[in-house]
Order: sequence, then C-alpha cells, then structure tokens
Amino acid sequence: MHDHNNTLEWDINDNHIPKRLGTALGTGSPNTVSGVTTHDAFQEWADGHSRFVYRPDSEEARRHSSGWAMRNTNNHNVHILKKSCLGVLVCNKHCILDNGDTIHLRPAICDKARKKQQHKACPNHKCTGRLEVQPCRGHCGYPVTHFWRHTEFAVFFQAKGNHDHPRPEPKSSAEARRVGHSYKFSRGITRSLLLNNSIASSLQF
DNA sequence: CATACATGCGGGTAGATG
DNA sequence: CATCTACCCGCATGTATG
Repeated sequence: MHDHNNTLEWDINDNHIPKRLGTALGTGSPNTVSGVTTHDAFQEWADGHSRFVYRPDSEEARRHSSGWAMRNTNNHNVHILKKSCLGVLVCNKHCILDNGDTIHLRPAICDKARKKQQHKACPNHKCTGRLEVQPCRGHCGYPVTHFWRHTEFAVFFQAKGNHDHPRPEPKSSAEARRVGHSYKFSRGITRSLLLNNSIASSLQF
C-alpha cells in the first residue's frame, strides 16, 4: 500500500500540522506547505506505519471508517480521535473451507454485541468449531491504532503497527448478516455471512 | 415505538517511564 | 510526580429494522 504523504514532516501529534492543502489555498497552484502536494484516495485497508491526508469532504474519512474493525478508544485528547483494532473473528478449530479459505468474520464494535458473537457455532457446516476473537497484536504486542485529526482543509490519518491477523469481512456483509437470520447454508457456509467476501465469490448463489 | 448496534465523548484506573 | 498508553464503563446520538 502506497503512502503518498509518507515523506512529510508532519506527525498526528504535532502542535502544528499542515493546514493548507491543494486547491483549498484558492490559488490554483500546487500546495507545497510542509511538502503536502496531494490528497490521498481513501485507504480502506491501511496497514503498517502509514499516514494519509484525505479531503475534508471524503465521506469515508469523515466517518473515520476502515476495513479493519476499529473501536474508539479514549486518549483524553479532544483534537485527535484514536481507535484500536479489535482483530478478527475466527473459528477456534481453524477449519479450512473447500475453496481453501478460512473463517474471518467482522467483530462487532459494540462490546456487548461482540461478546454475543463469541462461542457461536462456526458458520462452516462441516465444522464443529466455535467463533472466537483473534486479538490484534500488531503494535508491539498491542492492537494496531489509528489516529484521526481534522483541520479546516484536510483530514489527517496516521496508523501505528502492522495487523497480524486476516482482514475481517467488510462492513457491508457484516451488516447484511445482522439482518438476515439465514445462518447455516446448504453449502456449509452462511450466505449473507459471506457476501462480498472472497469466500462468497467462490460459491454460487 | 422498541431493539440492536455503530460511533463519539470523556471520567476514571493501572502500569510503564522519565 | 507528570506523562503516556491501554482499557473499562456509561451516556448520548444516529441509523436501521421489526
């Protein structure tokens, strides 16, 4: 994953980070303040120690969203929003699907909802395992963290750590699962559970 | 309207570090 | 003691859904 603004001097914790970006200057000329020359396209799966600068009108950036299951964490700093990774829901038997894929569901952000997810039967019909959370330990043994900071002309993002677990299913399918109570499927896997997933792509609906 | 959940806020605690 | 990080918890709001 490229980090177009990774050569900048700014850090999310700096007292002064670049405030003027791109056309926000109103000059029409490339902005060179602190080396920031472009806005990045939203990175759904940002990983590693990366930094991005998003457009303030980016819906994804405004929602501080991520493909990873990130939960808000209190850093007692009203200027910087911090989130930490919840890891991924996996089968405690680490079963392998016919197509060679594994179970890697999206943990609920809500603590209560996440507790309910655990110990549920593995959605793989051919498996008798249970779901469990594989915690993220990608940042010195602790969960990977994301930091978000808004300025008048940009949304600054910074990540710390490398995820040491599979990507959870994307939000869209996680939401689809909540709705449909169609769990176990004939193929041995939940249909709505795996929509938009690589597993789903190997199954025929 | 009730329920479930995503998301943000912030009080408070605990351990590590300087 | 100050600071930082991780984390627990409740509260509030917004959205989707039955």
